[in-house]
Amino acid sequence: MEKLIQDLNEKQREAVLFNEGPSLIIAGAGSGKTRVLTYKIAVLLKTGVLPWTVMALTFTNKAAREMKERVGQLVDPHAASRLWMGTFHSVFLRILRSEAEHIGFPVHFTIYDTADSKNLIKSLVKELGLDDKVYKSSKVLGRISAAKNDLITPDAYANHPDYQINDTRSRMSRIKDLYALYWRRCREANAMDFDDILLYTNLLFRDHPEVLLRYQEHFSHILVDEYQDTNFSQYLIVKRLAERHHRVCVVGDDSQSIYSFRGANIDNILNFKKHYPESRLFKLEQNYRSTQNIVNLANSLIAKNRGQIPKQVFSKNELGNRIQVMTAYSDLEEGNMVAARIGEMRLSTHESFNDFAILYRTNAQSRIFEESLRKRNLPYRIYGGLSFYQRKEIKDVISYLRFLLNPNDVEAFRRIINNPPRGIGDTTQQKVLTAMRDHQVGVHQILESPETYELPINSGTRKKLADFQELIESLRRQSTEDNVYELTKVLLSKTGLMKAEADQTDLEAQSRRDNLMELLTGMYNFCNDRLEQGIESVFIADYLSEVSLLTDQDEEKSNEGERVTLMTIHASKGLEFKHVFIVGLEEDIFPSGHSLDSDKAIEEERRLLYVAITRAESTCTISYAKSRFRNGQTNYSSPSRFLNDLDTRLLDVPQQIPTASRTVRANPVRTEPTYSPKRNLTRLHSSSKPSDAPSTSTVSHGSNDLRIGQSILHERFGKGQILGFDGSEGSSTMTVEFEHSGSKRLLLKFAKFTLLD
DNA sequence: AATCCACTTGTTTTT
DNA sequence: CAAGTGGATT
Repeated sequence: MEKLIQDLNEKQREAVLFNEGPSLIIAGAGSGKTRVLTYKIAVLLKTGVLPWTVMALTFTNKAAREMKERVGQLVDPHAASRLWMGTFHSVFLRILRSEAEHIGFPVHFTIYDTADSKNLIKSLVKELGLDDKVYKSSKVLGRISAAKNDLITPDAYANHPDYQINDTRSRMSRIKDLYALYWRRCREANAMDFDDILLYTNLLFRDHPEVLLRYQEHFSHILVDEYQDTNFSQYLIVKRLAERHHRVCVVGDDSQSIYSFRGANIDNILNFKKHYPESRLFKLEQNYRSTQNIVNLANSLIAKNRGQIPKQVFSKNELGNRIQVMTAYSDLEEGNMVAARIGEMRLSTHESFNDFAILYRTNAQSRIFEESLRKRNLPYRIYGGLSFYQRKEIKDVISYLRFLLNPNDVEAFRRIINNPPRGIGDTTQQKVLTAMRDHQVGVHQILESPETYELPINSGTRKKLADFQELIESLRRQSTEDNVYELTKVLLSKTGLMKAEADQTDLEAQSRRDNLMELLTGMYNFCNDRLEQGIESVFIADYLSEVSLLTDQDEEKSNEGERVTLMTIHASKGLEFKHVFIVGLEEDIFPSGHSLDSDKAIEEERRLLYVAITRAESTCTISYAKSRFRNGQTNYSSPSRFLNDLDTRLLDVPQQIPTASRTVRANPVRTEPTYSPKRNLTRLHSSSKPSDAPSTSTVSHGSNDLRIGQSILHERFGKGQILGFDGSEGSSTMTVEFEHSGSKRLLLKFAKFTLLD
């Protein structure tokens, strides 16, 4: 115990040792937050607190896993494994399953993921005869989600003037009906969405005091990580659970609250003292990660925000370099400058590529850096994009499993009923769904006896439905005997899912097959892990309840050599790199165009930049471009307002704009003013008339004349020869025969190519 | 049911 | 431009 805490500085130690009442630990960036949490848990366990009475809530599964690991190393792995440690969702899902009867759900209710929710909403919009251009599923789901995070049920929603006014103002006054219907359909399908997990936990605790009491007494200590990103629903769960013993410790940094767009409420952390008046406040202000210059730069930025918990983050590390600001003419040049810089730094320092990260505001910015790195043969890894479990082929398999376990899971049913194609089209599906609603029964009842519900179908269709039903039944029988791994192998062959992929030869089908194999491998490992814990049979339920809350973020590593990291700033939270490049510091990108009309949103963008800067240990480089190709056209961009927030004494801004090698597009927006500025102007205003009528043998393009038979080099398709021209006014095209990609028609005003002769 | 074409859209993302 | 969608076509 003594030995344990001597690894900590004084502030950390105080925070770790106080466990008698509520406490808020403000952990500045790089101040050893995770360390404090793990040591706190370790100390609790060492002082005899039973591990299963400690609840530790994190934001990602990965964070939970890592923390468990570290606690295990500090004390005893077995004890660590018995902690209630996990995300809000996984911990309370576990509780909800064991209390399912109290909220009127069967034990094996389904978790609808965002795609399921959106699909359901799409069909509801249609059902109510609403315009899907107005009632976009993502918008509607967003509203419903926000309501749920504020614990507003459909009834309350319809009666709440704020929501009604808001919906009316945005011309979506029927959201209340959609919400009510969505709620009902989820219940009928025995399904919960992500927000429901928290909402029903609150309802459970609200309506069943005896249950709440049981958990209040069970959990002696509650710890919450990343408290600045909790929402109201989460706040209230913690509040209720801690009501008896008051031993709640939350850790966070209000300067790093960046998830308000999905309901996080920074006020939870700002008002902690109000919520828990007897609470103690600890501040971890020494940053161990970054140089003084980086910390001070971040401080100068965040000082521009209002309403923060006062703190003085400082570093005793070396002063370090000043922060370099790079100005590029274009987005392409920005890519080249960053790639070149990484190449140089790597050569002079011999550091690993793993030490470099390029952080951007939006995923769309990644492409250019990808290309510039590839051009220089610098290895990189991009994070983000579709998660493994959201890929179509994977979701299909999971949907089968879901339907086997929960025969009322309508969204899973809709996914699998005609996949692979078995001749049960939209019409039949609609009939089944209608009958289901008319008779108030589950999907499976209709399938079991279509006659009973007078399905208006012919004998052919009836046969197809019966075959499907039989397939499901046989798999369902098997699912009670075999473990998921064995079951899924059978499932893949019996359903024909594997065959459907095997029949195709293209690259994408190959990758789908690989993914399916990877899924099987994952299941195999899952079963094996359980076996090692002495659990012999691993059924669908065990697997699904784990997987339904898993995301790519949790997978990590795949240590295939060292690589430069490319990711969004959001994804970089909690990570650190020796050298960080923050790119695209331009108005309308960073801050994002969607935040320009609100001070609160701008402040969140500023916090986002704060997070980005504080990822850096040794050097931090900021860049922006003066023009950028976006949404099909090139636009001028102006430097981000945040550049003015930064302490200029810490910045290294080059006097003259550097002239690194520049890639020129076929339709350059800005070239050296030495040649033909007139052309650039006409291009820019894109009102230039195509000087030739269709089907001529030459066409002017920029300053160049294109002619039939000419060789070009296209950015993507490579070398090719022009076969002819077509189209007119603003949409002239040319047909090009490429050496490797066959013949293509390219829109002249967009095509990126250079002339070869 | 599959393919093609016209058309829209274009944050951040965990669970 | 690129990805995704919805409708029409075959």
